[in-house]
Amino acid sequence: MSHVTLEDVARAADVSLATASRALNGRRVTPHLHDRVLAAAARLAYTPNAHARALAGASRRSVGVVCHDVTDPYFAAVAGGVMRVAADNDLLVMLASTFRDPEREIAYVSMLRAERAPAILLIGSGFEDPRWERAMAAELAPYLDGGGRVAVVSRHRTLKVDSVLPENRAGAAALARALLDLGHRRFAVLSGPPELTTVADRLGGFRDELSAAGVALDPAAVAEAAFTRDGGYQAMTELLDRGLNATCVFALADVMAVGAYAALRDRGLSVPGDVSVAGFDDIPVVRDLAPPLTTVALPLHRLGEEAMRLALTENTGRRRRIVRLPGEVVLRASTAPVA
Amino acid sequence: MSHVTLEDVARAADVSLATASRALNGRRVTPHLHDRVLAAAARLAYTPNAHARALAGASRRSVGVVCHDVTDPYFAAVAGGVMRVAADNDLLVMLASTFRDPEREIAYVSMLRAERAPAILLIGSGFEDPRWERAMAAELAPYLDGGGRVAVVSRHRTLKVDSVLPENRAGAAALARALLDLGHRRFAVLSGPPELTTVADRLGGFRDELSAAGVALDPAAVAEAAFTRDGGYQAMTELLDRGLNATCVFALADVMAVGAYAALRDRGLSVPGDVSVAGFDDIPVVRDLAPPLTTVALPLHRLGEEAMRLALTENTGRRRRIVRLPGEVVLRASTAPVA
DNA sequence: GCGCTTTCAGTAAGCGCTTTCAGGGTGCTA
DNA sequence: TAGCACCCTGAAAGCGCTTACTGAAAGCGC
Repeated sequence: MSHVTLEDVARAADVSLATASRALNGRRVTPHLHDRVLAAAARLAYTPNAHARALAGASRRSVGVVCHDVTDPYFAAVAGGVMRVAADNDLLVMLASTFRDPEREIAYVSMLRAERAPAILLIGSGFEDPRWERAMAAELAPYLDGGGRVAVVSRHRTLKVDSVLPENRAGAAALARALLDLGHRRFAVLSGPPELTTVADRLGGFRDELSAAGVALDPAAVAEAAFTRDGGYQAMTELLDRGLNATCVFALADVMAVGAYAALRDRGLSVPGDVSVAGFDDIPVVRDLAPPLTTVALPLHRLGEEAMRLALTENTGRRRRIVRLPGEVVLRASTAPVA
Repeated sequence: MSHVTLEDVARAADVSLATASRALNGRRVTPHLHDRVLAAAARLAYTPNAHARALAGASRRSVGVVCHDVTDPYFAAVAGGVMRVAADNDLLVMLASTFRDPEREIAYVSMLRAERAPAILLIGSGFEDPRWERAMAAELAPYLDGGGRVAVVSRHRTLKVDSVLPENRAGAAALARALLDLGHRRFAVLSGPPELTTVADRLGGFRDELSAAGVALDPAAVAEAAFTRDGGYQAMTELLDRGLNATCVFALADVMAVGAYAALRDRGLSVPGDVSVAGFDDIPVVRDLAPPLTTVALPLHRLGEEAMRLALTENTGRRRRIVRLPGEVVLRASTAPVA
């Protein structure tokens, strides 16, 4: 058995295609016919073919969201915000995970473009590599020309589109200040891949604020690894192997801090007794760690909501819109004052 | 500027529409013309209109996944598995979050049906309410008739479709046995909404195994709340207020156990010193809690992978296929032997 | 060199829907 | 009762693409 089409419905209701279409879309039709069409549609379990509809010029109802990894609580939270707003607007969300592969990211945008999604959201740090950013810009340009909406979270540089930007630099600086206030002077950093703009911003903000206070960040005390829990574990272990000489470790993302906790625990070191730990993002789980993690709280849901809102409303101005959302330092038990 | 169409490409390459289409789809075409078409397409930044393509009968490339809540680590992990397999097969995934609202769930399936997605995955417990399950079955029937593929994770009863079923009942029973072996006799349970089949199965398995060992589960020691972290906090608090008289608390989901930890901490109670805690699922974060959580480990990624695989391969038999995945009890530091 | 098969480009017929346009009732006015 | 406006319904034209089907040219054997 094949699909039930509008024609089947029209025939069953004994009206023309046009009338059936109008009745189903709430256009003016005699109540009598209207009911007959709806009844026929229900009886046949009719579902309009969205492709045909889209092709014929109706508006599309599903937006595309591309993020690095749905499995990461950070993206899950942001996606949650996106979905809430999407649901309020009766939109279907197509969520894609790129696993931080720029090639796959571009492939996804291309697919979304093919689907003629009315809007595309790019969630998550862009790449410092100008080659990729340019390729992405090239992919996006014709889409924008064709009336597509694009909004990004946490991504800037090359892409000239509406953006929601967490204040990574300022947040990291504020955290540095708070940690200095606690008396810390010797720091270590658990860093992600330097080609991510988020990494560059957070590390830069932290380092600069330290410098301003006359505290130098030893390059040897910065360990790079994947921007994940396991990356955090690995980076922390590496630092420990090198002989950690810091009173406080700053993980550039909370997920890395989680890994760091595990690494520290495996060595029998206590937080914050032996070393203080701070993160960035305030993903939900960190307040349930033991000890609860000091971090820079970003309004994760709002990041997603604002991005969706940007994509939903027309940009009437000539310049791209930018929504900056500040982070707030939250001191919890994972950081202790230096004795 | 409007969209670049295949016709534009054909004109630019000075060939017919058919030839352009064939060249772009890798069908046999003289190399010379082939190159000319590809060059023209690249020059014009052409992207085929997926809707037109779908309408014209080409195969669809995006599957729909409906889950309760992307924000929940359980679903994130399962979705991760789905996405990996989807990516391997070059499929785009449309992920939707229903926030456990059955009405929204059906609306999403309807939209996916309209999109003529080649497959629909339902991730997460169904509802005991036969009204909803029947409505869902009615929505799915014509889709299946029309050649759509459906696979579900963790859902059974009414829906007669290919399924991946974690062995909730057996897992809970095995956990009960393990806890009994530790000497526990007085238990409390943090339960989710009883209308979720998952809740019914886990609770049933646990209770039955206890009974078999001659241990009764006091109905007053079962607290119901939302199947979330906050639900766990609330249920645990309620139990504590009632005067907890158990040596071990079983949270029907790890996320609830996380909330329970917080509630216990707020009362100054230690795990497992004052009370042992066990969960179910083994979401990634629980091994990083302090203390690491005893739980029934489900192969979360595999749940998603298997479901995607079921949806991707044809069911040649006459009966629905069922993949049962066992859970494994993992004893960690959150449960201690009774002195 | 003739008639056959084989190859490959082009023509055209939809896929299922929305929407413009035209036509035919109906109710009103004169 | 004739004339004019309206309001609805129905017929038909696409939306952009794939894919038979058609036809021409080229390759082959005799």
